[in-house]
Amino acid sequence: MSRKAFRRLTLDERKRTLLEATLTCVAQQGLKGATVRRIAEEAGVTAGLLRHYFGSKNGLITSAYAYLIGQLTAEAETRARQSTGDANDQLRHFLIANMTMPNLSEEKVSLWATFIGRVRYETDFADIHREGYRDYLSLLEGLIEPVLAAHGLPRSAAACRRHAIAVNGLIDGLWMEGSLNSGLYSRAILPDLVTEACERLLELPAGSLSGEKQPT
Amino acid sequence: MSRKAFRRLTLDERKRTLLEATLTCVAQQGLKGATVRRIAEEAGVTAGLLRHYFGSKNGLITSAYAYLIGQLTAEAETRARQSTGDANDQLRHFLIANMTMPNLSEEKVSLWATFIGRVRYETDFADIHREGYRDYLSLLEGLIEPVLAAHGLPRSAAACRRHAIAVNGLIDGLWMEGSLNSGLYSRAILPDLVTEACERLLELPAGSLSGEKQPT
DNA sequence: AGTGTAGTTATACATTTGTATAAAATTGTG
DNA sequence: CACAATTTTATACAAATGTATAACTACACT
Repeated sequence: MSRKAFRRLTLDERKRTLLEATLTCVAQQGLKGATVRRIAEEAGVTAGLLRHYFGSKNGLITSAYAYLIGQLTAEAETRARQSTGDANDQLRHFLIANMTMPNLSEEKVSLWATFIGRVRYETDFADIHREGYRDYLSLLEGLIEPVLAAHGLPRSAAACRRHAIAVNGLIDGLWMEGSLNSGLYSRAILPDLVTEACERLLELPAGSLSGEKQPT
Repeated sequence: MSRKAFRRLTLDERKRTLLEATLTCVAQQGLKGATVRRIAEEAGVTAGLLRHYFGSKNGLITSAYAYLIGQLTAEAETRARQSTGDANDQLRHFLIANMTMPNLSEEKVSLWATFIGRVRYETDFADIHREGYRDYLSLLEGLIEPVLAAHGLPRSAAACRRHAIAVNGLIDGLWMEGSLNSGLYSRAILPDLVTEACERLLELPAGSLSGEKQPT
């Protein structure tokens, strides 16, 4: 009996492989199904490697959570910045990024919820959550402020913050229910729904965000 | 060595005891910490009873999820109906019920998130989620419609539905982030924030929901 | 008070899990 | 091509977990 043949990977490659295998497993069967053995199998390695790279299973899971949050925020931020348009356009793309794939996915929301469930009683998770939320809120605030400016609306720091909190709530809630997709409505309505709702939250003229700025 | 003394309870009493012990355990350490032994200890019984009443651990966890959702919706509905005021007042109380204790609690959100994480891959959980979401949405729709009517706003079935989806998203998102309370802002701002945001979402005159209708 | 019933306890058991450690194989370097 | 470094595998092990089942006991009813 010979040993299993293997290939060495760089530290970053290997870590990413393991993190993605972890997320795959958690998404499929929750934390309960994410055993070191199953994750290792998913990654095509043996169980010992997980400890080698992440110290313990907990270390791996924690890193996977941070990895996921990073992905979600980066995707939304990238889509906003990719937009070459004005402030309205950037905010619109940010909103839509959260209401379409890849962010709007049952898998992503399941992962996110599973991890959120641990924020309360595990310090590591609480730290990652707090930091991720803070980053996301700042990002959103930074997108909202120039939109208010463009429409000549009040834009004190306090006002921007309140708006960001509300809009973030709207995004989170729609993202969640939309991703889980209870079948009560089609996901396809979400991009328009969120932009229109955001216009009203910020008291922008109708069509500022949802208008036909990008004809077919 | 004598056996442990015990008291017989009615079926409903015992079930409720076990369900609440389950939620307590899940809230404290997540599903991982909610072992049959720990739950039994929390409930002051021995492990065998759980299977006796719920068939299996999975049956118990599933029932606990349904129990939680029922609690959350019932609390909000009760607070809305308790309000003796007009339609605006009822909607306001509904909103506020979700932004104050007992619904706005880290424990409740943690439980909810933990369970939501299983909706994707477990049929039982998906069913409970879908049904709970549908009920909640109908409830909200039923509160929104008369408010729109009172203000002479369009209130087609489609419009009410869209508004309910958006407002529900807002509530869910704020409820979550507010309960987890990252320390970025005080929970105390949420009742006003949600009512004002809802006014704008529904395009009501400012103060319709948040106004000083109930002087000290 | 006696008696049956089913609510409740107590114990056993196979399986799974995370961790630890030693052995082996891959790869870059001289 | 040999050697060293360290990535990766393979095996062992104690602890914990869900389930199954038999024994006991509280309580209602006669």
